[in-house]
Amino acid sequence: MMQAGQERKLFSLLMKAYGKQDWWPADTPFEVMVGAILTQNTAWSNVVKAIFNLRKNNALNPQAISAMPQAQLADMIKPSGYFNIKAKRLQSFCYWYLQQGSYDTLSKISTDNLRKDLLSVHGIGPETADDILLYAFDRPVFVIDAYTRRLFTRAGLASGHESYEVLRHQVEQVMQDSVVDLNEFHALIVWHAKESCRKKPICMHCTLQHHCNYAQQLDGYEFG
DNA sequence: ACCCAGGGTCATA
DNA sequence: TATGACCATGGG
Repeated sequence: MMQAGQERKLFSLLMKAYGKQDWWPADTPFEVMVGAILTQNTAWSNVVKAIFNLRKNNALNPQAISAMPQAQLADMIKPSGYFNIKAKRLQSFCYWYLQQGSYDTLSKISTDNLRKDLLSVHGIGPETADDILLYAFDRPVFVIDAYTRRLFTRAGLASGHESYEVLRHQVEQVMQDSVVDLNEFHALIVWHAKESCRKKPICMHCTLQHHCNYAQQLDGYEFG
């Protein structure tokens, strides 16, 4: 039987193991937004190359991205994969962003409404919206990704069939809507997954084909 | 040569 | 509601 607030134990365990992560790796809020779209189902190392190309071409701003021919934008972000789709998504997002006014304008919108607005943009789904809300606007939301589902399921914090919203609210409540904690928690989960991945299909609980040995130790230590 | 990465949309049942 | 196809580069 799972106890209430086990998420906090996992959080402190991860924090003890790895320390603060200081996410998101970006210089500006807008760079966070671009990175959130480009990293959809894509390794971050590839996103870095795409962002480098944008910066090199003075195109790391909403004006340049929305004004550029889509084919040219696609060529710049090619290393991040899905470049045709992501070029469309980036431009859709930048049209919306410029139409809203500015960062300051958006920062005055309530979190719930800003989330709805983001989700109305073509190519922005729940996870991308929450990345932007948490890491570009410092809003108290939690990001649910494949790593989180896998770890939570393995650690007994989730059944694996919860909807995105249910899981998100569950963590937000436990963490008492603390922006800094929600920020670190998601960052730690991602780091943990990358750091500990050993690509051996051993774990019975793992829904993917690879397995996280260190996670098993960590889970066993606290939850097993 | 295969697996999969810090997902989302769209069509189908 | 819930699957499946599709998008595409690059590292392990």
